[in-house]
Amino acid sequence: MACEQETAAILRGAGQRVTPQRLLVAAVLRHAGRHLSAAEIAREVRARYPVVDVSTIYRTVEMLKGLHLATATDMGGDDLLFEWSAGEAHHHLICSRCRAMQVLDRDYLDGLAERVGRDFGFQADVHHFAIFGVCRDCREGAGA
Amino acid sequence: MACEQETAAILRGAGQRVTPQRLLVAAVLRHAGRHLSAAEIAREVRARYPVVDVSTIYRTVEMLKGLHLATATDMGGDDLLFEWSAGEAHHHLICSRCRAMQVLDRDYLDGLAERVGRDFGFQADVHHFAIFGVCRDCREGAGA
DNA sequence: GTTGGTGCAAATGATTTGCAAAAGG
DNA sequence: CCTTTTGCAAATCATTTGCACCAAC
Repeated sequence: MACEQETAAILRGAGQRVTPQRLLVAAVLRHAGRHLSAAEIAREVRARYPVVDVSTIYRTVEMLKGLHLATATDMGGDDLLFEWSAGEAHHHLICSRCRAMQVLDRDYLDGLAERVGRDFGFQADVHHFAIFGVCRDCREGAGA
Repeated sequence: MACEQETAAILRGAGQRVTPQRLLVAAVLRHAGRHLSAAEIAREVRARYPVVDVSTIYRTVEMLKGLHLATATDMGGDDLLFEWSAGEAHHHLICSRCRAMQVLDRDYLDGLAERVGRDFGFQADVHHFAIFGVCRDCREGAGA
């Protein structure tokens, strides 16, 4: 509710129109607290608003991305996953074997960004990284 | 030629059959010295071997990946890009605006991998990273 | 009123898959 | 021979797009 007001204000301020679909997509992402696929967002949104097409989800998320309100990440699955991007930047360690995922604090990559910026003038977007590998459990469990 | 012998030996050692298609895909990747899409690999291979289907390319690259001879990376384009993975690990800085790409030395990420391994027991695969952002030229050229 | 957003349905396009024929060991 | 690989063609499936209609402003 308060959230919706805030989202509306941001959209309006960016010269974007405020529609119920957009507010709902934003609200769903904001309160999910996790990564959602386009299909999942659609399901959640439809629970509160009858007919919303997936294409609208994609178009809306694309716009939210432009406003830096959402991020899209390939987490190794079949589809892109979207997430509300307010709050602290963070990263993910994703196990290639068991798919387990754990959050990695932003400071693990801040140094890299600084160094790359200093050395190459490259402004790295290290807001949301997916790092693949093998987790502790899988390493201890399986042989290798 | 010498390369083909070596590739054949590796395949055989892994219990994989040696076929001209596989040797060619490996050779193309090895000598490309850059990232290739499945379609590009197909084109190169067909230049030397008449009829090779894209599905064979995909199946072969998948197998090479399993043997750690090739890597697949999403570089932000429409399709996956494959690369021969022998030689020094390296990473890429990819400009989201102009698509320019520059190589980043492996040591930029080695520290991260060590730290993650120490702190979480997570064996990060930082063999081939794609870091997106804005390059110096685009930052100086355009306003932001 | 204008402009931009939405739903629908159809297109896109890379990757995958079933299967019979062909090749590897 | 027996098994794996291949080419072909068809299927998948997430994402995109054209378009007529409707909603913001």
